[in-house]
Amino acid sequence: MTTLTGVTDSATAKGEQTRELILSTALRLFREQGYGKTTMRAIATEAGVSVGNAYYYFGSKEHLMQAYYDHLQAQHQEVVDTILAEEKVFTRRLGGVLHSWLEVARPYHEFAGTFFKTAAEPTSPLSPFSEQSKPAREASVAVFRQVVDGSDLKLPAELKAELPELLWLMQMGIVLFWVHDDSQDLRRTRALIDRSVPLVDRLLRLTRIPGVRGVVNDIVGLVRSVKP
Amino acid sequence: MTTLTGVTDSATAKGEQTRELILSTALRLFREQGYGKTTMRAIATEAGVSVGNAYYYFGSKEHLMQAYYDHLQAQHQEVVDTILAEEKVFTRRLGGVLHSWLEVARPYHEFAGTFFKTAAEPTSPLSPFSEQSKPAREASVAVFRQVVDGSDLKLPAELKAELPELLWLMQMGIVLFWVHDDSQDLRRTRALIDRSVPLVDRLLRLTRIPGVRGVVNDIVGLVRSVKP
DNA sequence: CCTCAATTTTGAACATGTTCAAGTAGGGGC
DNA sequence: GCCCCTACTTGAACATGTTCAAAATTGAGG
Repeated sequence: MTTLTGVTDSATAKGEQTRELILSTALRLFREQGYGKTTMRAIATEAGVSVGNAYYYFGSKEHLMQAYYDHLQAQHQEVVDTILAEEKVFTRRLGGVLHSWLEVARPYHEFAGTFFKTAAEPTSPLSPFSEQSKPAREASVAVFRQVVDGSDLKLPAELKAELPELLWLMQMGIVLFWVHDDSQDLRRTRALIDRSVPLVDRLLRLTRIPGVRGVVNDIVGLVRSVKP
Repeated sequence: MTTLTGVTDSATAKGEQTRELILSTALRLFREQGYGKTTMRAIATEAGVSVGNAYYYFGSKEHLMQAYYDHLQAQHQEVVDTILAEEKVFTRRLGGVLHSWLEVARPYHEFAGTFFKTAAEPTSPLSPFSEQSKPAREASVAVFRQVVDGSDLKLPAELKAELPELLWLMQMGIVLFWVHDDSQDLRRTRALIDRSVPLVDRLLRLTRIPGVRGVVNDIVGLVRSVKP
């Protein structure tokens, strides 16, 4: 563990280690028995620390969840980099990114509902719209900017600038669907992606039709006005 | 309180009364101090019953919330009936329905987040997608079927049949926005509605353009395949 | 090695949603 | 009038997230 400030390095090293221990224990228990059935006491015991100590590093049980989400996103980013390096066709890039998210998140599908539950609360720092999760959100949007920018897609600049945010919203919708999807092997979510992606592609091509252009501009304007 | 079965009438009358008492007390406290700060003990005490008794009528604190939601929806339905009786223009019907929902739900805006929190959980019976809330959901979709059917809108039958469900989804989106909206007097949500409604109208008119027709059919097909 | 302040750790105490075994009330059948 | 059954009511006990004052540890400076 190397940091920029050599002074605090060793000072934080111990704490950092404990933090990691608690976090990994929590994630394991979440996966093994679900979020609801995992108690803070169990996490602490299993990690060999006191309950209070867990709260020293994580303000709440939800914060442990947040940490998991960061972890998941980092993993996804890695996979995405590999995919996007090799593929230039827009639909395949988008489909690849969405499907790979499913892959990465699969082990957590069972208790993902709980994550969404907390995420939906506007006052929660975990809300994807909150100020605190802005970095995570922007990283997520950035993935879709990668998708768009490196692709063969030809679009008016205005739309192209707004598109990543729209695709992010699309993914939010897919995740919402995924959370509720209890079909075998997530077949339904996969089908949703496979049907949505070409649809998005066709929608984007429609913007060339003159009558459509105006509506698209309105949509872009609406999204833009709604953002801050 | 008159019921169809005279025999059980007086038998249930007492319980029904207690139930109402607990419910109204809970809603009042929710409004006065928010959902989170209202304890089951406080509800019970204020209603003059024991904690256990509250649980006899409502399986959980969330069920009290569910009851509130039903209440809100019934209120909205009333207002909607008035509006739709007088207005035939599609955009005004849709706008009226959406704005009146804001009006009805206003007193609960502060703690609505908590409702959404529980609603987002897929395993929760309160989830708008759950089997248990099917009646409530269908009632909600029915409102939008009213909006469409009684309007001056001219559409292909296929789209017209699917439209209420799509408008319901649109409202879900608006409610999600509303939950996170802390602007003065809900200005931002109002603006969202005022910009979205004409946009929807224009989108629907676009379906007359031949090149657009195919995409619309695909969208309808996607929505249909995703529903069950 | 000693001191001291900051960091880390502890576990008991607290708040609150929920459960449950036990009690009460009332009415129908005899 | 008594019994019994169902519906209802109770409050103490429980489970679990969270807090906090106090104790332990650490590392830098002397």
